[in-house]
Amino acid sequence: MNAVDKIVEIAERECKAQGVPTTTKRVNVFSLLLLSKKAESAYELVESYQQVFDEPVPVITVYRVLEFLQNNGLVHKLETANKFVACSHIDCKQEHPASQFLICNTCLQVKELSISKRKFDELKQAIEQAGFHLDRPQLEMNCICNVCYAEAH
Amino acid sequence: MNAVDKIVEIAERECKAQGVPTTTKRVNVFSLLLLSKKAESAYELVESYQQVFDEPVPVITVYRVLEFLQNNGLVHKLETANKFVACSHIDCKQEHPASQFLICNTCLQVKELSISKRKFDELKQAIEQAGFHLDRPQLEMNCICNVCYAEAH
DNA sequence: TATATTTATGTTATAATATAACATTACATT
DNA sequence: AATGTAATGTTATATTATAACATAAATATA
Repeated sequence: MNAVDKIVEIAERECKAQGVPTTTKRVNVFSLLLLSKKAESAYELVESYQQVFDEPVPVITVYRVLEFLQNNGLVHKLETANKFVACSHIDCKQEHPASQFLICNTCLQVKELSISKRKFDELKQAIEQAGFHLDRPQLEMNCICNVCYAEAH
Repeated sequence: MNAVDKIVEIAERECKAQGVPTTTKRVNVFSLLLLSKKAESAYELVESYQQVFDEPVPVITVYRVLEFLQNNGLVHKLETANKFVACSHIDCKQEHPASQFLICNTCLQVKELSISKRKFDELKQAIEQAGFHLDRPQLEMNCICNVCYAEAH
């Protein structure tokens, strides 16, 4: 069994345990994101869904599936890019209070780092001091990856 | 002279020193952002431009003006919100290697904090270690401000 | 001052991202 | 099987952003 199937299986088991249904559409969209080496837009997923599963899917369904996957911690939305990535920490036991995403502006490759509890608390405290409450903790850094950097220089 | 006019004057002086022209459109759009208590979309600026200056402006011009203002450090784009805010540090001598924006998801009020040189270097180093190069350093935090938080509870 | 050149702005059209409103289908429970 | 709920589909449209080309304004140079 390959890595993607393994993660899908873990995800399905998790969802089952939580009593939320994993339909074909949900599994398929999730698999597409797991297979992808880069962040994907909803419309790109519509295209690759057609390619890979030889079946059309309306974009509204993709958005709904993505929302479901986000709610269940399987997918993240990169708000600065308006694109989606599979979570990197699904088969991992550690606690992840928040993620830091390094996004390559050029090729859209994404690396998801974990923020330590300590860093997270620090961040949170600074925000509270400024009169705000952290809502959805997620750091997105606009970067260039080594490969694209080398190509550009 | 009010606070907005004072900042506009500083900005105009800066631009003049750099040899870049400050046209009426640029000054007007910038003033709208300075006057606003929240982040504004390009289309919202088109509307308020009409309201305040009694003159239509095409959205493409607003986008071009915003680009100009960003290039000259007068305006920031909040990538997570697709909205724009005036820079908070125009009349301020300190160095600002990067900004951290606290964005209220509810009312779109924004607080721009400075990231210290030390924190910035730390951040940068962690990114380099992960095989990326920081491109446009900007932290955006999805928050709820105290006012909206109180209203919701 | 007239002409050329560059820069800024305008017009029109359209791409890309996202959601609203309502209809239908599939599934679960009794 | 009848009913209710959750998932998905259809259609239309809102929102954000830019492309391609035209015109106007400012600046430079002869």
